[in-house]
Amino acid sequence: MPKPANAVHNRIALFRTERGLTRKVLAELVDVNPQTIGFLERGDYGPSVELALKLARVFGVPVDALFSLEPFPALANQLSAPPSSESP
Amino acid sequence: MPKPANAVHNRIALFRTERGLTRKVLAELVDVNPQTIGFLERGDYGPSVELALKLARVFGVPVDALFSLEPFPALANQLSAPPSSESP
DNA sequence: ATGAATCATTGTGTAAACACAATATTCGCA
DNA sequence: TGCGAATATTGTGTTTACACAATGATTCAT
Repeated sequence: MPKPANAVHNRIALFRTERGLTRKVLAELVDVNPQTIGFLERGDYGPSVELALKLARVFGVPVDALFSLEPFPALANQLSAPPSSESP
Repeated sequence: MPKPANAVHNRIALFRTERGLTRKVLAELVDVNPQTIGFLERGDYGPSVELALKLARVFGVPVDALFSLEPFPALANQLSAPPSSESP
């Protein structure tokens, strides 16, 4: 069960929890076993493109938003500055 | 060697020949065997996301431009009207 | 037409992506 | 506090994505 050094990074857990989905229902949506989702989320192995495409379709995002060869930046780094009450 | 009914469609051959790459050199660029490229191009099997990401990176396109659950439209259908010498 | 490069085909082997089952463990929430 | 849902962990089995080798067919330039 060791995770391979050359693992592909993903944001499945991020998108899944954001949508309030459980692993079980996500698994049903893409037609795999629930524990397969677990394996993917913790990077124990990377999926096939087919599964990647299905997951991306469920979340309505491109595959590249879900999977990457490079680690994803913390989401704080990607958020644009929220409207502030302070004047610039 | 039969190709599965639920195969994922790809445009590897299209992009490869467009760039004038041989299977051998493409294989080297993504670090797989040359015949693996052949298997992929003729849809004998679909790749891992990792390989899909590498291929997309080589071509400089998003994964979704290379792989799809739905068959790709003929490329003629996707081209915008070329500049014509005829007046409209 | 001949030869070289590219591609196709077949076969054998291995590692990893899955399925499925069973048992922890953690985590709300009443 | 404890009960149930969600997740984690472990184990076994099958399928398939790969590697590698060898041979045949195409294509293409000379």
